[in-house]
Amino acid sequence: MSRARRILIVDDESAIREMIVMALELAGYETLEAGDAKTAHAMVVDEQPDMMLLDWMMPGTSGIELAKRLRSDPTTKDLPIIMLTAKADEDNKVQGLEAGIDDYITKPFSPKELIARLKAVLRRSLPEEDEGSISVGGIVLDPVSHRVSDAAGNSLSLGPTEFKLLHMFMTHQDRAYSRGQLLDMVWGGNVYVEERTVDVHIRRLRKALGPDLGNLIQTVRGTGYRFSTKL
Amino acid sequence: MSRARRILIVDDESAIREMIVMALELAGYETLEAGDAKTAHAMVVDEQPDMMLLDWMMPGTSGIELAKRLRSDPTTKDLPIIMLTAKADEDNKVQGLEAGIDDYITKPFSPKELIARLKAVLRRSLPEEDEGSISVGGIVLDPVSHRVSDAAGNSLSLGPTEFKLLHMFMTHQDRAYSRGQLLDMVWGGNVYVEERTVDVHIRRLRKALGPDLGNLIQTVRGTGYRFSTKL
DNA sequence: TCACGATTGTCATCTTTTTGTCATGAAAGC
DNA sequence: GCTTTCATGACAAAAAGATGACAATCGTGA
Repeated sequence: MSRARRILIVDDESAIREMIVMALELAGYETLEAGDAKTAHAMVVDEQPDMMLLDWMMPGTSGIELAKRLRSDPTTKDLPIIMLTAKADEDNKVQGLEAGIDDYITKPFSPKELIARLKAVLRRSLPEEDEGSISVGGIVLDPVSHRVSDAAGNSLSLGPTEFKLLHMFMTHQDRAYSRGQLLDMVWGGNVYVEERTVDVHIRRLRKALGPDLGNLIQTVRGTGYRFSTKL
Repeated sequence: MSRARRILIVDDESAIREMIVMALELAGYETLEAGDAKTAHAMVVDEQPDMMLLDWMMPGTSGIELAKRLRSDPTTKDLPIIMLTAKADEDNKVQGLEAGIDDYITKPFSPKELIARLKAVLRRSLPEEDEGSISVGGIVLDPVSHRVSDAAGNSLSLGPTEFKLLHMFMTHQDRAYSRGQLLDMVWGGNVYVEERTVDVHIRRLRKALGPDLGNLIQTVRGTGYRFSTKL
């Protein structure tokens, strides 16, 4: 196992922090706490946590403001952030997207949900640490440069979603996933998208890969899809 | 596909229940209804639904109270619960955390959102059969990649039903099953299918396995079929 | 800020598989 | 030699995917 992840919890209400701390430590994470944006910022720099749970509404510098600042600094811009919002608010969501928030959790939330999303976000962001490009069955995907090319070196062009989908597949080979699972893993847990939409993206990905490489993405009837070099 | 999930809807307002029932049945779920906590509790025990949609505010025993009770009983503690709340309330939040609710939906909500969350919760809570691959008498079946191959590694192609049938057989060897039992175990208990249909699928499975491996599936005259390496 | 091309999520439609039933031909039991 | 019980091949309906088209968004650069 890898070392325990350190999570920074930023909320002005200490009661809420306590609650979250308890839940996270129970789940095997290490925690850090900050009651205001300034302290939080300092902690991010000093302690370099693996991710941050950030309350939206805080006295002084708001959560969204802090997020923007962190994003603008190259040193801290890759820190995954999950926002804690009091309610699903469209405007905030838009702002959050602009600030590059990784996920939202609407209060009230259950510890289970929190852990689940946290894991999902960490899973999606950690791969950035292993800079090495992945190469499978004639496809070379480089997470760092965000490029994909075939064995001959020809660069392939795919949209953001297709890239994420392929990346997910290449790091989870020989395993059948349902459309729902793919939505969770690629789209993220808080978006409500039609399951059939997955089909369309699979098609786009296959198309982009070409008739040859496209075969690596296999349809598993009645179940979903699978990425494999076999067969 | 797997059998339909049974959802228990608990709300004191029958109008709301009707609405939810309609939405869920349209989405292919089976529904159960209860108008109060007591009835709901009995239903959970008797009918063993796959998940529960629980209204927060109810006369008598409140939803949150019911949730706590269910959580405290080992028999029912794993039942996924989605809370229906009229609004995000601070006190409720704390209580909800303690009760280990799986998700919340704030009224009013769209059927689409309801279905999406429901699916997500079911997906996360249902025991994913992530067993290792099973290997018997020269057949290798891997539930994870959803593949079947022979001893030489040649992958065999079978349809969803044949896959499930074989999986069932490989995990229950040396035992004769009647057509009715097979229908229950593979097709699911609530579908009306002619018993003779089993014969056809047995034949398809034997055919897919080839003349050699096909012998593992033996006919037990007057009774049904059996999977065995012996004889 | 506006316009234009790229990206996305949905649909409606077209294909391909899979399924459930039959009718009929073999086997087995008596 | 009959009667049951299975095995098979053929089909048509149903289900699950693959595709092409489209409108709504997003992102970017002018």
